[in-house]
Amino acid sequence: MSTNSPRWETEEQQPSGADGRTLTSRGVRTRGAILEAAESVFAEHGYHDASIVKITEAASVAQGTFYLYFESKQQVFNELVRDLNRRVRHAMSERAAQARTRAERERLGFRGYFEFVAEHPALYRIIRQAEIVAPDILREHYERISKGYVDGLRAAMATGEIGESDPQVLSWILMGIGEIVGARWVLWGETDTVPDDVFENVMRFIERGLASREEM
Amino acid sequence: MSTNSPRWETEEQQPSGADGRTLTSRGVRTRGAILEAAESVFAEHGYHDASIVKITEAASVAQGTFYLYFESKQQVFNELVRDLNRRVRHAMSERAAQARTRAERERLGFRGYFEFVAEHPALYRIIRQAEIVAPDILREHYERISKGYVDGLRAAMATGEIGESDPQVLSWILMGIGEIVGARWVLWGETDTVPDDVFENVMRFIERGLASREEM
Amino acid sequence: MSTNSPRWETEEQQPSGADGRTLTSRGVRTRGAILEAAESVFAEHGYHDASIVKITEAASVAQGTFYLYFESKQQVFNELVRDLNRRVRHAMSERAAQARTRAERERLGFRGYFEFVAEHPALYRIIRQAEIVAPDILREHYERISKGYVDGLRAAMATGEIGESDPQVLSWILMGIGEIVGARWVLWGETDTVPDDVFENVMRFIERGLASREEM
Amino acid sequence: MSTNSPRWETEEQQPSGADGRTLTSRGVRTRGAILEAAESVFAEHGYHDASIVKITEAASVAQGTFYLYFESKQQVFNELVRDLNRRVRHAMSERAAQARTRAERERLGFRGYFEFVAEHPALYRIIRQAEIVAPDILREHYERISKGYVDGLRAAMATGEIGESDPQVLSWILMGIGEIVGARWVLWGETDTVPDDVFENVMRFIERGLASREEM
DNA sequence: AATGAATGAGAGTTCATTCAT
DNA sequence: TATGAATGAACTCTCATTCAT
Repeated sequence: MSTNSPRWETEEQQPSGADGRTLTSRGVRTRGAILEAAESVFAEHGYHDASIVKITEAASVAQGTFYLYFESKQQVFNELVRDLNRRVRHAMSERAAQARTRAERERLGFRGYFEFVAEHPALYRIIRQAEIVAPDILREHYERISKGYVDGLRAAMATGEIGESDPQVLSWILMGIGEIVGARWVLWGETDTVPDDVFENVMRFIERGLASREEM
Repeated sequence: MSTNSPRWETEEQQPSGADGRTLTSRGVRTRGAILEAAESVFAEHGYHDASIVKITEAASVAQGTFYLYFESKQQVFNELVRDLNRRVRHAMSERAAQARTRAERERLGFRGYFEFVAEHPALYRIIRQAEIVAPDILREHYERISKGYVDGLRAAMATGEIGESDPQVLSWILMGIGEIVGARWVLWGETDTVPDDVFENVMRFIERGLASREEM
Repeated sequence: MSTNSPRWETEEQQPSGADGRTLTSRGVRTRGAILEAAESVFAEHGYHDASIVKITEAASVAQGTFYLYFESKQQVFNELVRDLNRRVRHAMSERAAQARTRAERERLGFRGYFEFVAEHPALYRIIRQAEIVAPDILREHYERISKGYVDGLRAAMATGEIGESDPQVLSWILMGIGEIVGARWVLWGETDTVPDDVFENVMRFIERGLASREEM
Repeated sequence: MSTNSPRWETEEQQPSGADGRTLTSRGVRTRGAILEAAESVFAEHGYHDASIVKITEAASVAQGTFYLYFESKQQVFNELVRDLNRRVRHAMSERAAQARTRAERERLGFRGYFEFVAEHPALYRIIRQAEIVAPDILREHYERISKGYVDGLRAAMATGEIGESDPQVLSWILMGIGEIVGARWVLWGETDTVPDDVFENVMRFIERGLASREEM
């Protein structure tokens, strides 16, 4: 079984101004500074209390500058969620690519996920606000991660490594587990990563849950 | 094994005015009307777009009246989340109490949960905003539900019905699954409940995941 | 010929809040203060430089109070133009009603018009901005005054007092004359009314212009 | 009586940079492009909504370039009004120059005026904003046209072709008529010129109004 | 001569909260 | 107990203008 093709990976995009124009290098830098500032301000204060003033102050630019690069507060939020989605999928793929077996792959994917959340707690806090602020973008986010799981699960079912089951449902289960465990032990916990024993418990649960009947 | 004691059930509270004074029956009625109005307005518009004007209009009282019963918008939100927590635990307990076996208990608890979400989608949408708006209340919410699971899981481990594992971790896994499946199939789906086949897939996954090694 | 029925007269309206609710006497007073302030601020600074801050400061109320009584800056402007229209027609009708002959009627109508402009120069300056800011309301304004003239002209043609001509065209001519003379001698001039000799020149021109051929 | 000397005609000016420096031919071209763009943008959006961005985009130059040729938005507006004034007087003179009699001269002047408005409705809309935006320039505009009329009227009075009257007052009356008729039938009407019957009605009114007593 | 990124004051508007009645 | 007018700070966003390149 081929285990080294990235499962959640995706394409890149190229930054432009609020009106779609291409940017000079100075512009790219400024845009990046605003995006970074927005990331941390959204994470700290939440969407609504993250004012343009706070964001531009954090980016050390004037208020008006914000609107040279983004159409609105909403748009920069959407972009951040999409960005987060790309990065988290990249983190998972990169880790999973090192796996030698199917089971290892799942483990490494989750590890990658938890590491990402641990490294970008701020950024990850953002997504939990999207339900109200940008529901479409949020579903897009879940769908994309789900798709990465579905592809892997389907392949593993084909080889009999895991039991037959609806891969769609399984993919959402896995996301649900990842999300709440990430929230509980990384975002809210005092630890800066998921403790090993917790991780082992989680993975054991998942492996049993996925197991084919014969294995049981 | 005793299966009929409610696992998630909890205590009630007694309404009072914003300054803690006890209420006349008229006051109790007004307070209730505002709370109800707040529930639907928060659910429809989200915390920030739910203005006091909208709430008081929906409750058919003057703006000032709101502050006779609640200290702030934040406080009424907190109260709603706590209320929601009580109700969802009640729904789960009530269902689970009908179970005859441990496994059935899990199934019925989940059924109860999904039914509650299905019946109060509006209300349930509220909780997903609490992460930022009232993080402490949100964790309290999760901890309470978690505790209900932990008690049951511990008992089941003692009798060997399920494998040994950290019940804390398992409880969060179960919550994570419940939440995302509820969101995906009830809140965002067109169906007004979790479809049977999805439910079966979920429960099979959970039962295997929880199984004791000997069973496998 | 009946000359004592008001030709430009019209109906009154009853003030209400921005959301249509009826007002207490305190509310009526506040609303009036804002309207009055808006009138003078619009007149002095023009629509665009008349900020809500300036208006509310002039009315000695807080900024938010403005929005209790008016939906927007645009709406209060529209209301002022409509109000102006009602008042100017009232002023003309009132004067014209004292006339004993057709010719006197024209004279008195114009007098009334010039007096009104002289007494409310501020208010009258407003209308000249409406072309861009509220074109529909402006046309409504002209149409209503025009109608007042047309009725009178048609009656005078029927009795042969003035020559046959398209009353629509004549009414616009009369408005054009009134407007520019009012602007030139009252708004921009140092005099606070149209000087007698100018008035006589204007009226002579109009009377000849309207005269029936036989008279010539 | 001499009828062929242009009555409203005037002098030209020579374009220069914002700081008064003389321009290269490239500069002259750029300046012209901006002026032209400003004309159409002001006409379409009105003074305040005509942003420098819109103007420079329409002229296909960078924002900064605007300030190489004009000191401010206000200044370019002033220049446009003055330009419009020159052009409308030119149009009237050109037409009037073809007249053989005094009466024809009036008719042709008006025709020229209406044709100009019809051909440049956009441009003419600009002037109606000047009342607030550039009152001095507007009065200058009126004074100059008035002067053209006064000269002609005085000459006609001298020869007895029209009755004795204050030529200043008459000139303003004529402007008032021209302006409102132009607005009503060209700017707001669906027709793209003043209809013949309207024109005839207007001219008949004017001719009677101007007539000397003996003629009547 | 031309660019376009950057500025920052100020715009209209909203809304949680207070308080006189 | 209930009202609703009033507040004013804070919000998002615009735009004339400047200036380093």
